[in-house]
Amino acid sequence: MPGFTKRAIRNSFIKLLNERPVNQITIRDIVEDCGINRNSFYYHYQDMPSMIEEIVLEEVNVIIQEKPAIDSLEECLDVAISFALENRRAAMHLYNSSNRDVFEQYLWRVCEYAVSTYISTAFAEEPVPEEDLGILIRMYKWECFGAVVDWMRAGMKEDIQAIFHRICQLKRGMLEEVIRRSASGEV
Amino acid sequence: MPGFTKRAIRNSFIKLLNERPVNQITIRDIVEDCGINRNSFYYHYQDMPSMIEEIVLEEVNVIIQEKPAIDSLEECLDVAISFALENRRAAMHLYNSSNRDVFEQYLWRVCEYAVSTYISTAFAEEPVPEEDLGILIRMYKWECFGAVVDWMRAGMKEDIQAIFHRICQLKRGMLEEVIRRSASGEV
DNA sequence: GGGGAAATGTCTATTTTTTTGACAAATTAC
DNA sequence: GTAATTTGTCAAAAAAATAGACATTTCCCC
Repeated sequence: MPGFTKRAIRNSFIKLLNERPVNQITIRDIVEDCGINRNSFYYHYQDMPSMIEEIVLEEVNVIIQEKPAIDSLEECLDVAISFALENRRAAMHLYNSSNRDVFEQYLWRVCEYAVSTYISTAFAEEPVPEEDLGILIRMYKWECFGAVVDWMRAGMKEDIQAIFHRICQLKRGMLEEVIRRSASGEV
Repeated sequence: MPGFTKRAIRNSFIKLLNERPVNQITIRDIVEDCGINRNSFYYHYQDMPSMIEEIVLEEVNVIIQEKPAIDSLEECLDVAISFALENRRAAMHLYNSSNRDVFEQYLWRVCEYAVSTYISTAFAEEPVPEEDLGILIRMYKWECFGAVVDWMRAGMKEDIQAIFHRICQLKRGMLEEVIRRSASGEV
């Protein structure tokens, strides 16, 4: 069962990605960094691009497993951005490369998961119509995703946590409005 | 070349040793913690006791590789105690078990290495007679070793760093005395 | 733009490592 | 004192890692 070697490759890659851009990292570099045979790389991954895709998208599962429940709006955004926050440089190097699409794919999935999980549990007790729930989820997903993309585009210089906090305050007001309206039977 | 599985066993053991005493850790616990087959344990280690011995004494080599040169008295003591400081609970659990001898064996080797390295480089330029050097090394080894053992026996509650600092101050005075005497030709 | 070095992708064969499942003996718990 | 757990050992099979070679591509430098 041990995927130790594969994990070592993963760690080495992320480590190197924190040091320099993707196009300056060779398979040799990775293999030498974790002290394995070059062929062992090809045993686990097809090539560099598919390794990147697998590693990045795998992150979604890791995050989901670690966060089976999401209790607050803040957590939604925190979850969406956790990888980027932990590996700032790596995220930046990924985003500013030909792998941007993979990164956004990852981000999108995390946002989707986080928002759906949060909304469906948060409104489990509330008498909110199905259609409104769907609309809420769609809105949230885009807002989460967009907030992070904006932040990446701006070079991750802004205080993303502060922005999150403000977003959450605004959203809370909206939520209460939704509940209030559905409770009073308005359409 | 990857010793990933063996390393995983090592990490799991130290992790568990930080949680509870040795006699409450089974091979099963270790194997399950790092998600490998039980037989893989026996592939790498004979049994629990010899695993402990190997892991603990291996630490000496790790320390030596990380510290090829030792530049100060403080460093001697720091090196001697580095493992215990990083894994306080584990060290305590080891010391208060039937594996105390292994722990002391480890400690002794580290002290021996640290002191010898330090003394031989520190006095490379000084005109100190060979015999004095040998005596100094022997004295230091015991003082290093003893300081740590005393600390362990007292439950690691004292501020070991402060004690080290004081020891180093005292020793520095002695060193100057040795150099002064040998320089003036006294016996 | 050409030549050389380095990196890639692919292969086959071999070795090492890990797993599976089973067993008797020892230990622990109740 | 017996039942359950853990231990140590084994042989066979599967999986993972290494070695070495090769053609191809990419990259760099002149």
